Amino acid sequence: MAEQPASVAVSTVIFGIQDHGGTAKVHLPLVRRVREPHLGRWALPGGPLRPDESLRDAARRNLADTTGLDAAHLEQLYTFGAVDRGAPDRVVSIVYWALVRTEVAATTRDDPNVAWFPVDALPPLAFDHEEIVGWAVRRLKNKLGYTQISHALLPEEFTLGQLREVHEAILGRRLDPANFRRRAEASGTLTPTGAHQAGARNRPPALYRSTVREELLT
Amino acid sequence: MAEQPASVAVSTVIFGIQDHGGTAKVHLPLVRRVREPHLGRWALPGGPLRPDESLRDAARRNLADTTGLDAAHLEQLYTFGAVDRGAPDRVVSIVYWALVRTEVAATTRDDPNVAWFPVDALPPLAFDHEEIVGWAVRRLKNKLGYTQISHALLPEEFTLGQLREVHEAILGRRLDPANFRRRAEASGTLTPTGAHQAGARNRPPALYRSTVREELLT
DNA sequence: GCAAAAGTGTTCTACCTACACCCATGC
DNA sequence: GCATGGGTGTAGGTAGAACACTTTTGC
Repeated sequence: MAEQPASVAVSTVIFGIQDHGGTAKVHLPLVRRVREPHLGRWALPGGPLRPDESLRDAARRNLADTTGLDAAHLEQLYTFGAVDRGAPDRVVSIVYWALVRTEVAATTRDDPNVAWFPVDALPPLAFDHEEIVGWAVRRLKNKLGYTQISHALLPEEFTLGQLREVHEAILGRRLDPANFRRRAEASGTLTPTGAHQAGARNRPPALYRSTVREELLT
Repeated sequence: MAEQPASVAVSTVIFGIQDHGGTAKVHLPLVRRVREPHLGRWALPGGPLRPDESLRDAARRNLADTTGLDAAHLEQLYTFGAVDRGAPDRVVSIVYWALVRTEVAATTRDDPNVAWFPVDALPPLAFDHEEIVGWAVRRLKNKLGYTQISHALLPEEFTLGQLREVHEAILGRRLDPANFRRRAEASGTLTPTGAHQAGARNRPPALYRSTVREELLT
């Protein structure tokens, strides 16, 4: 291994749905920096690439390390490598983005230096991480339109209302429930479990299970 | 700069249209390796990232270095960083893809270690470059559907017939000329120059100029 | 005239949008 | 009963696919 002009890091933008005053909102976990530069600022989970791990494994690792979570979807986003990205040495960051299920997101382990923020109200971030989050959000919105990626943000079983709420949270606008239902059913990726979710003061909605295979979400 | 577990390289998949037995075909330039490993094999143009250049500049540079060409479109493709990619040391490759205009592609400078090949008849490639070309081709096909990226493969002025040939070459199937014309015109990114291309033994087609701005092709 | 590609018109279908309306539950 | 979301039906608009047909050139 020779002396290099740049070091390699892997960071991950993690999305999860959380309740925020009665409505579902897209959130992401950030890590407070405990070292210079940008000490005390919030940053994306990440760190140097290890010699024996693939890029994807590195992303999964810093996801697990910082949040204790497992990803329902994990995919490379983009590589950021401008000459000056705010660190003293040159760093090339391969950024991944991940989706975690709400049931899982609720189990994040307690760490004062890790916190979830709504994407539309982030604190100032370290380095160029605001730009990176912007890319990730755009990608998420796009992919929502031509894949069933949204299923990865929900528990194993969910109602079409919940699925629609996820879409509304990501797109930032209300969707017609009737049309949304038809599109979802027509995708052929949902199986009704037969069960219904009781408890609410309305007609109990049917529960569905996703049959999308992760490999087909490219 | 510290000792690193991986070195950083930038490679570029360059696409151009060339005539191949009367019909337009997608071609790409390869470089014959003059060093081990994979000595003598064909490979994508690429090389180590320099400390003072951005990733994009590196891609543009190895495009110019190997072919003398200028890109009409240049965009990051993907980053390949598996632990063993066929080189003795670990290399993380940030791969770009580029489109060059046919008029420009014709001026490639003479170098016995550089040659253009049709994408559907490539020689065996070094490292994991076959997989990389596969990614690039898929991206090209996809982007054809929702952007005006194909304009970047043609000269400044072109006929709708030529544009259609480019699409047919990329998609590998014939397209209905009538429907293609309507779609192209409806895109609002073509201005007729007023001139027509004479010489063929048919009705002389109108010449168009693209008004797409490179920034909008994301 | 004939071949060949340019260019126009028409029809069919699929899908999306908007919106009216009924259904089943908790209170 | 009434409010609330679940779920169905239906009509209009738009875009693409298929294909018939006219136009303009070179030979």
